Amino acid sequence: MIESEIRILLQSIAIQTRKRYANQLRELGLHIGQELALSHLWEQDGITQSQLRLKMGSEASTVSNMLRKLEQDDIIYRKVDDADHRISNVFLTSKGRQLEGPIMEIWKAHEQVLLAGIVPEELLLLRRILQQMDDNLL
Amino acid sequence: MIESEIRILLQSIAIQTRKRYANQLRELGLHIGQELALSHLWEQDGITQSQLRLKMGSEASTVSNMLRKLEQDDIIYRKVDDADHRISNVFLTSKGRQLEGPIMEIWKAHEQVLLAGIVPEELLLLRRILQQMDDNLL
DNA sequence: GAGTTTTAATTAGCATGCTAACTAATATAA
DNA sequence: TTATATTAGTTAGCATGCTAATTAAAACTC
Repeated sequence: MIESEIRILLQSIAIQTRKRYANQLRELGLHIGQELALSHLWEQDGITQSQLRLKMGSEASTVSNMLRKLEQDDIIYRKVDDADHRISNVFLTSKGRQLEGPIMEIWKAHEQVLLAGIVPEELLLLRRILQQMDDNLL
Repeated sequence: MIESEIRILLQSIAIQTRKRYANQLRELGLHIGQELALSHLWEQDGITQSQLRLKMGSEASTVSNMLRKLEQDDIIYRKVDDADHRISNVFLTSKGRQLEGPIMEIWKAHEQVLLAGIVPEELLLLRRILQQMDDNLL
């Protein structure tokens, strides 16, 4: 069944990708998953934990724990909102901002490895199909 | 950049897929990742832990811990090799064998959701491209 | 205004998954 | 044969990521 083969290939790609990321992020002193949180903070610094959790597609507790580690490592800091004391806003430290370049390098290098030998027309079609699949899962 | 968009879409699909699996596997009393181990055991019951670890693409410790849980839950059991006492062979219990149907159902249902609206010619091309990507990561 | 509900975030507990360090058994080499 | 190296698997320690239960603050409802 071609559908099963596609499912299995996607799974394999996800596992391999995760491993490569983990190895490369370790050299930056980061753990897998943290780069996703950071990417949203580069996009929008000072976001709330709730907004971050929605963007990451993670649970509140996951974000809470991850931010605690990132805070310990001086990569982010949190500031309780003056008007609403339930809310924490998350900010990058300078150390956190400096990680943007290296992480983007990891992503770029990964894209080049992953997509080697795939011609531009195929990339366009691939993007369209993946977009459809992503929409299907919502 | 189309390459980045593809990377991000793949990441999103992987995260959503993982979540869906996790929710459905929980109803079977399983944790995410365990279904991968079981799938290799359906394929070849009595495999060694080392062989299983290679098929899964995981570390020895990961497999060791996972099998301990699966053994506690009476889904698999292990038998030390008579000739080489370092080696453990892994076997499915009847409970483990009975999980094959339900897990395949989960996969099939997932394939239908994931690939809805994608025509057969696109599936063929998609498989070819994913195969290329998977090879690229080895 | 007092009581209830909702929202934001944390904590506890668990399993995956990793690395590093270890034990035990087998294989190899001197 | 004895010493060394390799192989198989386990354990400890850590972070992600989840659910369930909890705390605290704000928003509603009567």
